[in-house]
Amino acid sequence: MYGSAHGGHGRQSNGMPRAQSGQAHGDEQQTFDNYSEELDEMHGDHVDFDISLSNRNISRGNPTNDQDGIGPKSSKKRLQRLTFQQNQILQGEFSVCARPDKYRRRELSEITGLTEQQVKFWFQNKITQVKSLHKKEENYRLKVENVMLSDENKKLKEAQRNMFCPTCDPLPQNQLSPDMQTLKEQNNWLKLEISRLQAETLQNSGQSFQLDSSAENVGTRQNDIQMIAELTHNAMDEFIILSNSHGPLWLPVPGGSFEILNKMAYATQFDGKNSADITGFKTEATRASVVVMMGAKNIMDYLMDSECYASLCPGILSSAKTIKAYKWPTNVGYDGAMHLMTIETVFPSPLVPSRKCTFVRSCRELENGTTLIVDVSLDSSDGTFFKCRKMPSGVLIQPLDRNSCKIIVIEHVLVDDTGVQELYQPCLSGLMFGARRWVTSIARQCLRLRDTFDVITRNALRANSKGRKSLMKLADGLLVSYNNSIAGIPEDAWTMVCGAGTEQDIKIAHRRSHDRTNTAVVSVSASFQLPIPLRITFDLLRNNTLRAEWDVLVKGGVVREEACVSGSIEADDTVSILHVKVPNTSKIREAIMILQNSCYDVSGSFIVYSPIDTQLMNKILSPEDMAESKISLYPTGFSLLPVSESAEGGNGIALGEDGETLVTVGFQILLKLARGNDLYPESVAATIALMSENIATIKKSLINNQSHVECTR
DNA sequence: CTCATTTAGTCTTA
DNA sequence: TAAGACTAAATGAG
Repeated sequence: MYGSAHGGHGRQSNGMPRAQSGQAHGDEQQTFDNYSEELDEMHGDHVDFDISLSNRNISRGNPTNDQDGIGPKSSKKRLQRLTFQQNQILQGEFSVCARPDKYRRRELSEITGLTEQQVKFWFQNKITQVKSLHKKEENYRLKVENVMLSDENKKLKEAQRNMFCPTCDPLPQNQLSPDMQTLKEQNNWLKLEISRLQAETLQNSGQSFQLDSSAENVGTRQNDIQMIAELTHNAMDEFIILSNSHGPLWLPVPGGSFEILNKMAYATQFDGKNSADITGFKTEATRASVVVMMGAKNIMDYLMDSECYASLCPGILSSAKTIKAYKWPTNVGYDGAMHLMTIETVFPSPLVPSRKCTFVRSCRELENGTTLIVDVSLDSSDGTFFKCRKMPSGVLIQPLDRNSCKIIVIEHVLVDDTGVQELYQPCLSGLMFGARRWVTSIARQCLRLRDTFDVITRNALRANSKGRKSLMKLADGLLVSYNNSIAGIPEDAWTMVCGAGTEQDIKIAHRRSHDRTNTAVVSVSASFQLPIPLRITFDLLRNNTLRAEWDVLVKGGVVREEACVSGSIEADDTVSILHVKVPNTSKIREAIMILQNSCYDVSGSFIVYSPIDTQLMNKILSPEDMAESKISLYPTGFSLLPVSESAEGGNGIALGEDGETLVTVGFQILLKLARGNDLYPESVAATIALMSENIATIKKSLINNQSHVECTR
């Protein structure tokens, strides 16, 4: 790739191109525009670029050490910063091979114009750098694990203390605690039953609650509120039991880092409550937990405000609204708050319909500082008003220290998922809309909101924290917009053109463009299964070298990562800016940048991106532009779900490391509108062709390169 | 040669 | 502007 740039001379060997340092610094402040110029130069005369490079640098002059090529025993240690190109080339080699031999190093020194020694140093330093990054990451991981364990330890100790008094109760060792546990749970359940019965009598005695309570007198409203309070109270109790239970109520999913409700155990324990017998409804119940580096109060604020709530989970929620607040939070805290909310959850696949759900969200603070946020759908008199009902679900927030806490999410819903493609059925049992997905989303946003990322800037991209924030916002907006255009399409906004909902079917929907007349924004999406594990698929799609093979935006060009903002070094969760340079195209400076937001998790991974032109990007990153103009992007992306290899395999949830992947591709284009609100049939046909072609290319490219990435990783 | 450790110039940030 | 992070470059042990 880069090797071809080198002509045939490289005799300069030692010392000669030492001249670059001063210039490299001067450039640090440059914008992307400047960089593209630099690149132009580089590719422009690719025959002798190394000469031109050194010439250029020399001609710009370097006052300090032009002439003392080799023997700098001078007082100051010369420290030559490598130029961007040099770094690029070395970096490129490093990704292929971390330890090039002598001969390869010589080649590299010729290509880059660096000394062989410098090349050697570079690789040496790079290796140690990578090592220390890994160490750092491991440290962080251990720290979190430590926090979790000590927390659990504390809890167990407490439980032990409460369970029996060793002086008056010299009981045989292990016999006791499980008994106590069950007794306790039974006790709880009885309490719960009492309040349920109370609620029932209340309900029977009077009015049943109506969602659109348009004209009710004060008395009714009082009763309603009382009834809702009862309901949420019960839900709280159930939630507490479910979240605390280490017993048989939850079955861990091996490697999936979440648990599935044991329906049998649940039925026995909550016998009266189990309303899963509503025909046509399926139960989905999962639990997952995580430690996040954010204060409990802060998280509460996000969860209790519907707008913030939506922004906390941009990949799941397409909308969240508070319809009504029965009880406002006091200024002391959220304890006792009670809101009627409605949300729509989506998974970005054309084959998965979105879910709308209405429920009461209430909040309670326990004595030990733990906060509960519990959601439960109201019983409707006629049984079904939505396809999705929340059984007692919610979030438990347990503060660990000033700015970290442990959260446990339980998502327990009854859902009517008729009409969901068979392909997805296995994923429905807790992945696509399960607790694990909520948890990762919350953790991710917490990390991002704290603005303590490792910002790996491959060049002198200057984005201060304000710019970074707006970048993050934009990246999340991208995800939301992607999700909404592909799933959760409100029928009134989009017109479906085709897509009956079968595998390999391409779905097309369109809506009128806001900014342009006679133009439609067309959303095209399709899903297919790929015989590659989730983890590898994800890595392949993010591989910048491979990208030229399948991405229309790149098409034979070179992709370079300008900046990468991520929560961890391993970068499973990143927002990055890519720069595309297409060599030898017309002189028009195609300064395309790609903003990309990606995240890996077993419960669903995504890679969403959109081209942005350079000027706009600079505007976003420069904070003085307070206009905060709403930028409309048309995102392209992939959403990935794991599929277990053996479909029959019992519970068969794949864990990402093996098995296969369900890929959904989606993109948006602008098309001319025909008369009225329709698209031209030709353009529809062309779009379908384009999509099928795309899919074929992607499949081919990924499958061909599968092994390659597997061994380099 | 590799690896850990040190040195010192440069950049970032508060 | 000083502390701390980064990163070329150097050195010495095994």
